[in-house]
Amino acid sequence: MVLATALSPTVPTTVAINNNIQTTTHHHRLLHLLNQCTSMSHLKQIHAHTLRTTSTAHPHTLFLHTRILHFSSLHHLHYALLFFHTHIQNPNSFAWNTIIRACARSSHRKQEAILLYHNMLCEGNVVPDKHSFPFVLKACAYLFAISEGKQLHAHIFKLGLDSDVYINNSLIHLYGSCGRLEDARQVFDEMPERSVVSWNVMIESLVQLNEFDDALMCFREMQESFEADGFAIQSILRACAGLGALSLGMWAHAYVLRRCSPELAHDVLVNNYLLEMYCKCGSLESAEFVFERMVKRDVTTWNTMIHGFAMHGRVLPALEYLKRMVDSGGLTPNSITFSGVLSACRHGGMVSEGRNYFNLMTTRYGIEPVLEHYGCLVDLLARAGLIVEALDVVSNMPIKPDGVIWRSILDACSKTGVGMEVSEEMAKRVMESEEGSGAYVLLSRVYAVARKWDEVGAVRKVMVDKGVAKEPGCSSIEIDGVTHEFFAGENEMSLSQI
DNA sequence: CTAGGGTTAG
Repeated sequence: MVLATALSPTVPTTVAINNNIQTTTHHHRLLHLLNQCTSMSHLKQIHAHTLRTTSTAHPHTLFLHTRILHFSSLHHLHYALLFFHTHIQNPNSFAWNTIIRACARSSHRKQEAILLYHNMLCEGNVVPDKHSFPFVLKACAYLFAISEGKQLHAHIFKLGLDSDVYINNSLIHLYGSCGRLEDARQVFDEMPERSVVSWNVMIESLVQLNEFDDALMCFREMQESFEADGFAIQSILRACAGLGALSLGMWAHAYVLRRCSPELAHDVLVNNYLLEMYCKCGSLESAEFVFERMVKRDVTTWNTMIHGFAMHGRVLPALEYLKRMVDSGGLTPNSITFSGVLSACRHGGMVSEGRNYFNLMTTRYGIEPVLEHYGCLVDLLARAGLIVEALDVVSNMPIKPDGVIWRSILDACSKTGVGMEVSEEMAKRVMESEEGSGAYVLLSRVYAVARKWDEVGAVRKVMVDKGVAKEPGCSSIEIDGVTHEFFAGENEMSLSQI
């Protein structure tokens, strides 16, 4: 609104300032320079020149400043923020939106977008407009700032912007990424007008929260009014991967090849999702087929294949992919690559290879092992009966071991009959050192493995007395409206009704 | 000036 006034022809076009520059022409010249500006140093020159030769009273100056703000935010956000705070005296909503957008798009200053929105309200003379909200909501979605998001939603109602498609799409995205499916759904259901983005965000939200069936239902409904695009296809492929829905996945694949643009069919991201879908659905041949025809591959492409083959026990092909990846050059294996490689070794019981790859990862590639890597290595060693070496790894690792690691050692102990005393001792030590219920579960497991049922009972009693009955290591299932619990550490399957 | 991919590990 303010911007429209500033640019309207009723504004005098020949206001002269003391150095006799015809200012409107001057503003246009500066604007032209700005549009061609590519470097930060050039931008700083224009900035200095603008401050020297333009009057802040001139209605075009704010527009010019906002352009500087925009261009500098693309190169140097800190500079842009400084510029905003020191040189823009009375920002209009356009100027506010520009700086808020810059922060919302940056990787490290998202929270500043929300703060700036707050400042805009506090200044009191500017009202946020329909452009403001998508930016701030995006920042909220990233930060899981649901409480701020709710307040923004209230502001949106108050300002009568609740039928705007862009804003509603942003709201669905916010609620979806914060796990508030009911809220996302409500916005989606009640919005008066939907674009293809509305459907895509709703479907993506459902997929993210593992509501795969609902996602597919939503997708079918969408097709009554819109053509599926690349975004929708990606969500659908992930839903298929989650459900193991091979035939629908194949349909999506055919759709990509037949109905979408050639660029999309060659898109790395889309193809990576295709690989994942085929791998998760157990069709490794189709994954290979897609993989071999990909014109461009990234690290994720290779990782997906390595994991896919490892997951299905196809150990040698998985390791072969690593070799090909390294040989083809250009791409460096990362942490996830090695988690797949180690998991392949574990599946194949390849102890020395596993050790070698673990060393290769740390020494050659400088990758800091995380719990998953240690977990694979420990499990690999323990399964091979190398309990002492496995324990050695655990005691030397810089990360606190979790229940999964302990359990893999205990599993190995119970299967091989080795190291029973060690594990009992170890479980006791863990129990002494930490106050969680996990240690009790662990200890009762050790006793159960050792068939020392009296001790199992004693530990259970301590747990009940201390009120740690709701321990992890227990899963539940609802059958005919009745909840059943399965306790870890019991060899025979038992069903205890609660 | 506005909305949607942070894809891969268990």
